[in-house]
Amino acid sequence: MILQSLRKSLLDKLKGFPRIKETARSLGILALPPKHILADVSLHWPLACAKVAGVPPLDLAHEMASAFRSIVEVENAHVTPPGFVNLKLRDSALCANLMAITLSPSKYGANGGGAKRSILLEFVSANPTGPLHLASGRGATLGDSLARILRRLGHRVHSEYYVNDGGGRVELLGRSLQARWLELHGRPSQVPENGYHGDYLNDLAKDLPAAAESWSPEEFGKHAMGVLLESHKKDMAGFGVPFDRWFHESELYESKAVEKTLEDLKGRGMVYDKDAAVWLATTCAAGAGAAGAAAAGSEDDKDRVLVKSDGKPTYFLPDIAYHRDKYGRGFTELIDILGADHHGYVPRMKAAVAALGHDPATCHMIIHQLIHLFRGATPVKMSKRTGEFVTLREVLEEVGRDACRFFFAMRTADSHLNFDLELAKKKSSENPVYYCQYVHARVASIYREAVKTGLLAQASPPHPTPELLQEKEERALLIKLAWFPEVLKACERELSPHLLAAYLLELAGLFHAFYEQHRVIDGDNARLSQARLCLCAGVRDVMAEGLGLLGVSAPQEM
RNA sequence: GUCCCCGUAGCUCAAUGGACAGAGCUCAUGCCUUCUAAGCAUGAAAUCCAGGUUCGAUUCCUGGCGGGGACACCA
Repeated sequence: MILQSLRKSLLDKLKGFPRIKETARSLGILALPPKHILADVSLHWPLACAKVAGVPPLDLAHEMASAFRSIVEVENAHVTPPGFVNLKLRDSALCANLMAITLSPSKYGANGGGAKRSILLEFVSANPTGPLHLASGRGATLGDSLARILRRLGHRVHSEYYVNDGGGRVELLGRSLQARWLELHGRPSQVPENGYHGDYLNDLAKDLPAAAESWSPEEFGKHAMGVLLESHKKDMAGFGVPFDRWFHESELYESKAVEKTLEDLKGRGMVYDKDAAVWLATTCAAGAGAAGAAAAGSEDDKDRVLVKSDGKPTYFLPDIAYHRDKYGRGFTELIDILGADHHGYVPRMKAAVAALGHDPATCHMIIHQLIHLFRGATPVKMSKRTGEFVTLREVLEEVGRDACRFFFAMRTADSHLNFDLELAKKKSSENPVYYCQYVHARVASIYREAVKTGLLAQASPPHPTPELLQEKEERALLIKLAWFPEVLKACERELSPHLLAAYLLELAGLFHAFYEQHRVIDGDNARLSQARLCLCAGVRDVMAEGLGLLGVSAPQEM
């Protein structure tokens, strides 16, 4: 955690600089220097602060640099025009950091003193009306990796999958299945036009018991949902994505939470009647009779129906009840991970959260963009109506969990990603996950060799002599390892695991370069060998921890 | 028509408002009698257009152009 203590020391030194502290929002940000600069940590603080301080950036840089030189971790601080301060860290500090990693890898990067957040993270939440498709894999990857990272940073994170098992879907699904079942038994029937047309219903129909003869459409629907929900659970387990709870919409009806939510909103004056329906005032210019207006910054473009004119609630009311329930359980922040087709849902739900009296800023909505599927250069058309789509399970079976998760984790949620089935199936070096895993396997191999040659007694850890690590490839690795906790914090700030994936690739590149250049096990130099084994252990541990946070395995051999 | 996302190397993607824009794949040329060549080294190759804010813009703002998606008393 060398960079954390360095940051603290740097900021302490700035106390002697009037008018800077509160003005520069960049203060505290440490950066990697560009390639042509020989330094470990780069600061652009003087550039950012020069104006408010009323001092030319270069002068300010010199002042800061001289103040920073007395910091214990800092070997040297030099100024580069137009106003950067570049720090070189002491080898002893980097080595101490390495020792800390190998001593307890699982604690490295954990947030010691920071404020703890209490977060309910909801993701995937696909309707149990069909198999999970590939896009759900993206939401699952983002959500699960984020949960793991936030937990490691010390936050309380509870993960949930919301199951839409209420509303009119059950019966529609039931009528669709019933039609398939009748067809199967030679009786003419037609799947409803707006029903579910996928082949999976044929498979379901084949397995129905004889008693289905007397089933109502709703019974068909409940049966189908039960089977499909089990398949979702199986897929998520196979993808390495556990949930703390599968929250059923039906629970909200059973506990009367839906009614209570409506009463709550009515009591707050956020609801009005129009055209025989009940509406929620989600706009600032609230409709007739609504006393309250949604909080600023959370308004929708139109009001939304909560209870239809036929007396049945829309999907929206139980959704609000669900979010109310989350807050009611004591979580102070909600994160929802949603597909791109739900972007219109964001202002609506934020307005609802505000209508319930919560700060909409505590409800984070992450929208991930669609996946475009290809077979080679040919786009794969996916249509819900015809039921033609690629399932998550299909891709998992062909590509494997590790490659699939790493591939999804590498992208920001905002990117529209192209997924080439042909390429993903190749399982060759074209997939970057192997590049990272290979590091882990290589270190494991080195350790096997070290034991075999007697350099390392099986039971005893390597004797640490890391001050011998003076080669530039070694130093680069020490620095890279020091950045791991910073990367995790960046993932928290961005609510995205993709920075971690990028970091692991960079770490892997540095290790492979080191490996080619320097032999770890040298019979003529036991002390250096021990030191390098220690470095390898640090790389192995951080790689294993990082891959673990992404839900990717770290193999002993490949 | 309104709203959301994207536009960076031949391809797939990175880059908290900072320095000479990074990877991987592809292509070219080298490197295995020594800890795994799923690797390394060297080279070729990019910010859609036009304005604006800024000491500084791939990043922020406005307007184009191009691509994808959403706009129900469906969920």
